[in-house]
Amino acid sequence: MLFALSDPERLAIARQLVDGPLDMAECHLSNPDVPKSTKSHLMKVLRTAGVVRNEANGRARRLSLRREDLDARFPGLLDAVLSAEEGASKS
Amino acid sequence: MLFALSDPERLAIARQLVDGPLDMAECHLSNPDVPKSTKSHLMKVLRTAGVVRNEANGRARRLSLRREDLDARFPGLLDAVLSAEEGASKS
DNA sequence: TCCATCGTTCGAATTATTTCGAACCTTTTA
DNA sequence: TAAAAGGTTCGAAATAATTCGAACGATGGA
Repeated sequence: MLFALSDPERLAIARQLVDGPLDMAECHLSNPDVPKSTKSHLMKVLRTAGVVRNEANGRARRLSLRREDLDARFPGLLDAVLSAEEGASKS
Repeated sequence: MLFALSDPERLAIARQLVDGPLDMAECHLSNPDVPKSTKSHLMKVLRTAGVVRNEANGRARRLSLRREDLDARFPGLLDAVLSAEEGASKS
């Protein structure tokens, strides 16, 4: 999970899902021109790590944060990560 | 920081430092046979990410968690990470 | 001073992640 | 039923991270 969220792009996706589920097409990457296969792969990493759920929704895909599961397994972690200073990467 | 702690070995090191500083030689890796250069590199990643401090101490090196700095920049994150279920990697 | 101890840094080899296009699948619309 | 929309999966190429040995630096003790 930490690994999945340690990538800025994936973290940004997780942040977008805080306020509720979004269809894949509604999740925006910092660079809007990345191929769909790349975007799909980013989602896969999040999904595999248990951060995100990905259910079919018509011909789209509905993404949602797995809050309950994550809070149960890593109490406080998700909140801390998501609320951390946005542009935090310096040291 | 998330990246630095997303490695089990590095996370384990951080955990060992929760109760106070330790000399490098007192930090134990899961495999005690890894070369010192590898161990040193693990420390470097933690240091670069701002997780750990590394001051000279005689001919040894004293490692310590940078709690205050981390808590200031990422409130709650360190606590959440460190208190997360120990063997947590399944999904 | 000489030498052993404790670590760091460097470079090369191995291994893991990321990225992309192409092929494919399912659902919706014409 | 054909075709478009929205995504996934696969494989190969490019990047990045890890690992290790060898060479180096500083400190402390004989």
